[in-house]
Amino acid sequence: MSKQPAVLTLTPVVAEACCTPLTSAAVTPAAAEELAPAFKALGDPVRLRLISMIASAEGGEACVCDISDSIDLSGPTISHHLKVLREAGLIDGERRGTWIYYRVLPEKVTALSRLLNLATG
Amino acid sequence: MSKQPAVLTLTPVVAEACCTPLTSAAVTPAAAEELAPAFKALGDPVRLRLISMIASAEGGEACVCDISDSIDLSGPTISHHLKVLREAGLIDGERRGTWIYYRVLPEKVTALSRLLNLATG
DNA sequence: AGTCTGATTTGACATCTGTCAACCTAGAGA
DNA sequence: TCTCTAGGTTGACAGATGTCAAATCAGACT
Repeated sequence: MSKQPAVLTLTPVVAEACCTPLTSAAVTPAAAEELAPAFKALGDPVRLRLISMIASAEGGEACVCDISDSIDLSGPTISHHLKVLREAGLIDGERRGTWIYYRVLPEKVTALSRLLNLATG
Repeated sequence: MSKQPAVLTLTPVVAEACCTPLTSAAVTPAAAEELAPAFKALGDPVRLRLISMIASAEGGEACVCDISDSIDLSGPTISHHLKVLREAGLIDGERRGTWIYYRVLPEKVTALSRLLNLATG
């Protein structure tokens, strides 16, 4: 698709193009490809609650057993959502004895936050 | 699901549960339901580039014609992604003459950013 | 060994999503 | 009016996603 509303049709200078060239791509395609999955992982109400519960839990970590108690979904479903968050680099899990504890990985979260602040100016 | 790692077996009080009750739900189910769609909208590389281009454009707004030039996708597809961002409350479009200009709605973006900062502590 | 419990994996299903071709709508201009 | 262009809408399709039941895995305890 072109712009330039027929520059030079009969009139010499038909004024400006419709907008700026957008050359200053703040987010490169590569960066978008890397960060979008993390936003996508947060794009589910259940996962948003999960990461919130983990972050706000005492000691910054929570075990699956209590998460399961607080969310009315089947075990496999919760496990699936935790996996999505894990593969997005947002949380990490560690087994200690009988239970598995999850905690938030702040690096990825702050990376997302920085990108949002960039969009607000 | 119960906890109680059998600390002090044979003793009457079986000591602590496996973790904290998670009563301090930082993000309510209702809030999660409201904000998740916005994260979901950002969870696509194309849309991440779109909102970045709009935010970084001169004057904080960009018309579709230049966006189309910068992204190698069909017109309908770009229109679809802009609609998703619009319905998520992240951007807004306004027609001025021939072209339609989009700009970022900072309220929603900052709301997301606040939630992320909450997760990092 | 055997068993019990916490958590993940697998398989299946309905629903949702990204993409494009074809068509439609809204202004601008002659 | 008629035409041209910028965008959006519709319809269709392959692929991804959320959910659960059933099976499996990993420790702890006997």
